[in-house]
Amino acid sequence: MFDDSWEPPAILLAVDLVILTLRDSRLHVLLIERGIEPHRGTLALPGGFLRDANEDIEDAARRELNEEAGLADVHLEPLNVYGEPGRDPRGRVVSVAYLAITPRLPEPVAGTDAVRACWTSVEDALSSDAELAFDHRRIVADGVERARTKLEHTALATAFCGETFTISELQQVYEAVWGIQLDPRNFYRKVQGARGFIVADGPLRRTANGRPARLFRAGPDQVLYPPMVRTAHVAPQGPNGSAN
Amino acid sequence: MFDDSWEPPAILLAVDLVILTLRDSRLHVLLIERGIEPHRGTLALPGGFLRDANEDIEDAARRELNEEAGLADVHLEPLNVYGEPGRDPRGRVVSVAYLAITPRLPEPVAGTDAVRACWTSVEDALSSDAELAFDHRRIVADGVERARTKLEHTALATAFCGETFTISELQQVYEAVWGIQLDPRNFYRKVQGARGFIVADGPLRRTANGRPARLFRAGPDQVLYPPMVRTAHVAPQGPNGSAN
DNA sequence: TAGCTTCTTGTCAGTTCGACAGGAAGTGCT
DNA sequence: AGCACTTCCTGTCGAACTGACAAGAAGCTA
Repeated sequence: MFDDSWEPPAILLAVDLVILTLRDSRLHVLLIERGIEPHRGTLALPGGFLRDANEDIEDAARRELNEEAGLADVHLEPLNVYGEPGRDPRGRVVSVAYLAITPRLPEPVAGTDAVRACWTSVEDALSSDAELAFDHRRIVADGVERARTKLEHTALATAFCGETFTISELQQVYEAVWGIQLDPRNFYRKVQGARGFIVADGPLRRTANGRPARLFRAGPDQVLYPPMVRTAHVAPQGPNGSAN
Repeated sequence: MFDDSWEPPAILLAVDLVILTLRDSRLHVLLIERGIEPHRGTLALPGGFLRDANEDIEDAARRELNEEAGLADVHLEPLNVYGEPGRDPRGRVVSVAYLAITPRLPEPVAGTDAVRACWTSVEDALSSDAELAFDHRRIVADGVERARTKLEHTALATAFCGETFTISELQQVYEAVWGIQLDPRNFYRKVQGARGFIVADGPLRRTANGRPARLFRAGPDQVLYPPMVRTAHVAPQGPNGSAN
């Protein structure tokens, strides 16, 4: 495999976080303004290096989640690895990106360590005039794409909601992440028909305007059957190429 | 983020390959018998360290694919990262696992560098009495699970076939990976109904026994619509808990 | 009580799905 | 050739599901 004199190269390991949430019925990602030099002043994903050689990678991700965003107990899953040789001027940095999903939060993220943390709509973050540090633009795009497809066949949507939620709140998640509009009546049927997706949570109620809605909580199953198929069902506005 | 005197820890980066193929109508994974010390003599996934600090991770994966399995031009996609602190006695080794899919090959893999490379049925590799080095058992399980779910909504199945294939060959892929049996007539309808999945490749023919089959090749689309939903449709043998 | 809002239950026609029958097109044997 | 056998492929039928839409239920405000 390799001769005895050869030593494998050492690299630096970082974690980056794509933290998604819903604000104002639109999908947002948390970005911070970098306070240190490579790309100082530009927007980037929260993240950082492994603290020491014994820290577990997912633990590091949760630590950064807490330090930089003040978050705990959120859905967290590995997204991908980004290790292209030239991506970081400090050396060979390999970054493990995680996807985190959180319910809508009280406000602009408290207790953060970073210079400035702000929720940015995904649309803005990915628009061509926004500048993101390193290859973070691609990481954001990958994270959003992951969320989009996982919504179809897993119960990931519930991670965007609080512990209990109404069906129309859940519908807003699908509409925001997919960028389309759905019929509330058919959505009801579908969501309730997927076994183990959501379970009723007491006949409680809520909201202030119309008829009170029933509350649900996440069900036991993660994989949805039948899946929530996303038919090209474009919103009221103009043509919107149903690209692959 | 961190004070100036602090230095991020260096780690060793490896790649591991879960190479799947179909042999004898069953899903197989390529394992090698380790020739060097940590876990010498036990079965493990092909893989190795990054060659130098400038090698791209995916390039390293393709290099190992070639060196250890004699393969090139196969489907290759990132699977996950495995970096738990105690997983390798040599130090802090973080391994990037890739999932590779290849059509059935001429024979037991030629030109390999490893002591012994052998195709093992996934069933055997994951059975409790098989011993795999490091955390490779879990990596194999993750790879198989990834293949199973990607078969549902992507054209991944075509990666198991040669450049051209018949519909029943494609069906065998689904049956082997999912471990269930499907009705050929309904499978036809479904596969042909998924736009962009497969396209006819001349009215050619093949096989030696029954009526010649039409040949197809992979179509332009990777995402399947409608998806190939996997209904619990158990094979002729006994009860088989439809677990999640 | 009327009017507004939002939630929830239905209905209906078109489509898809799973189970199954039967014809089409090769090979090999007598 | 004729027949048995194999595999491929096209159809059919009732059940289940889907998307479009109507109408009732249940709260608030005026």
